Amino acid sequence: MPPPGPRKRTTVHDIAAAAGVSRGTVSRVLNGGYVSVEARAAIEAAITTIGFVPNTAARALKTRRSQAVAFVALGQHTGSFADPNIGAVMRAANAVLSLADHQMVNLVLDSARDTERVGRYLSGGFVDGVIVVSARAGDPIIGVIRDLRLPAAVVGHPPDLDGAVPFVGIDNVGAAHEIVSRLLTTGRRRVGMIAAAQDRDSCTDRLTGFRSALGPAFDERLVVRVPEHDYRSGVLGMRLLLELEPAADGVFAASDVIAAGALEALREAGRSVPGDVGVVGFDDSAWAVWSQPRLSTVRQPIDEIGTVAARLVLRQLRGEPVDPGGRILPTTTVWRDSA
Amino acid sequence: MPPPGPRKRTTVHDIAAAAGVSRGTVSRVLNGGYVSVEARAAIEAAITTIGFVPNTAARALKTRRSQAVAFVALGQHTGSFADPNIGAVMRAANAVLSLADHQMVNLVLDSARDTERVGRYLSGGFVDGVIVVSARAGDPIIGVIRDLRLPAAVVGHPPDLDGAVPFVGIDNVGAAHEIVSRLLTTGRRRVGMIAAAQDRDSCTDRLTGFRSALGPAFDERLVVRVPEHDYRSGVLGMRLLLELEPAADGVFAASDVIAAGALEALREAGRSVPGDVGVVGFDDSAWAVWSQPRLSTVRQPIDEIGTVAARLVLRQLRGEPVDPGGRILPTTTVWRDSA
DNA sequence: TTGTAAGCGTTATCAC
DNA sequence: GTGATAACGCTTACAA
Repeated sequence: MPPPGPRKRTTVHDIAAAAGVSRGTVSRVLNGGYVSVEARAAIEAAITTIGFVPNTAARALKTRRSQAVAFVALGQHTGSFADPNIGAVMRAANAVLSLADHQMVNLVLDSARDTERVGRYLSGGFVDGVIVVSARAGDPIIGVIRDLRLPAAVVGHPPDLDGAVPFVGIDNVGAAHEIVSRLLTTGRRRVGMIAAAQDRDSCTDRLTGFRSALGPAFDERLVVRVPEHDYRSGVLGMRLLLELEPAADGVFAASDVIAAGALEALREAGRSVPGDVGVVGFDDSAWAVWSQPRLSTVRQPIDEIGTVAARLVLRQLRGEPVDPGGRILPTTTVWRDSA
Repeated sequence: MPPPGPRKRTTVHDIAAAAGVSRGTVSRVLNGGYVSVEARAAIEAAITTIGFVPNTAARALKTRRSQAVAFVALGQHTGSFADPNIGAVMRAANAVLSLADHQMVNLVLDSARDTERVGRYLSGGFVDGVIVVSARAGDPIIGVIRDLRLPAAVVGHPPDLDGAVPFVGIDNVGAAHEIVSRLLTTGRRRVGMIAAAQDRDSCTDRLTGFRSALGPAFDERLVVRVPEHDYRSGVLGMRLLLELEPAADGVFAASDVIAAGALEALREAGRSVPGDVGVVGFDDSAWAVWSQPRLSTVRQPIDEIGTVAARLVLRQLRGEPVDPGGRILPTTTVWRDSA
């Protein structure tokens, strides 16, 4: 058992000495350049004998490439990373980055202190690019990225991006419009909405789509606002809606988890779904198929969103030009049993 | 609007030139050493005029300190980061690290390719330490950490740690034993268990506690195994258990989410809870209070686990000695309505 | 093919 | 107090 304390790191220098060659040659076998068979053999022998772990940080300093991309999920102290949508985007992005041999590093942003430190981290040369998820209007991190000219991609589209950063997302307005219209074709007369997390552009957009689908029938009083996307909020939101309008016969929930909660509240209230009340959700998450009845909802191409975001960053890293505008990916309305 | 392409970075060198001082002096104002008021003024003026973002990667190379700590959540392609427990540990750890001005970086480990790359990343000087969550026995990443002598802390306690890395966790055996014993005092005769994710030590330990609580009454056939900790698995597990033993009057679910699914299956089957069947869970997560009836369960000090893990790493970074053994944190049995 | 040497951007150790 | 100067560990022209 070797003695405690930080063991001296073996460097390219040491390997060179042990193999009787120059540091340059060692570096060449590490990266792949012209090198004789005997030199390569000697170096590889030295490496296995005395051990060697390259210092990628030093390499990054020299090459100005860290081969790392940050994935920043904004969202105040609540579970940003716990959000299944974000988790899925993350995994899809990682898959793409991984194939390109880039390390994805997730940064959590809980406090103002975090924001500042993450800003320094992003500008400090530890990452080559960044993917930002669920930013809100005016998020300072966007400013940092823009000033730094850091290759970036934003998931969603906070209104103040003004063409500086490419983004990828879905047409929340259109998707909401479509599913609510479809709900209306089932003959519903008094349709409400449970809206959540109004500080996110995605949710205000869904409200906009809801309003446009209803047209003149839109009634502001049937829009219930809840703070979070969670089951509990769905239950409470639906209870409130039933109190405001006992005759409600349709509900658009801002997400599936909210819709699942709404189903619970409807069950409590003794209303049948879809008999008395038609319910539609958003996301086509696991909730949609677990719920009883299964939810009619909007499917987001969540994997593709992550994939596209990652590709957008990689493309910039390769120096290829990217259109600074947005990629709007298509959604599909999935009709099941809840409406 | 400045021209496209990577703008030249301004360095300490540039600032020194602009302020008419040496680089050493600039470095001193950046880090806090003796420097005259006029020099400091000139430098700060230069910084605000021509702009300057320090390259922390270069600093890391020189100081051998990156001020970053990795948080690695193992767990094959499933939602590791989406697991609410892990998310909570992560946030608690981040809070502690943040206060110590360290950047926490989360690394996802989905594939073999990821494992190798993360190993390189950890050894490359990008992080000073690492927190590992939910490792399984024989996870190669543990070997990497040990060989590297990287300051580390493990959450949970994979059996092959052999005192090389400090860990923090709970007494899963004891906690399971206690809650199952309590369940038995309500007069249950045929008690089963829905066990999940058997490749994690935490879950095999819960099974061990279950077995010891039942003693001679333990019946291997009443242990149903499901692959994941999710609602669906709970539903399926309970259905299976009822099929195997229609007379079952008690269930220990390996986690609250499983228990919630079990409640659903019991409802389907027309069994009352806790009347016909007593149900207990584990974690005291949000599921426990949302469920109907609310779950009796085991509360893990999840925040403290994250806090302790972070402190363990920070202490090593400060060069203070840490006992390589484990910290076993106390759990509490929370008795509610489901049993 | 290989060695030499010049950095990458920073901090630390000296004298002055 | 401050300015040279030498690293940190690596890559990469350029020569040889």
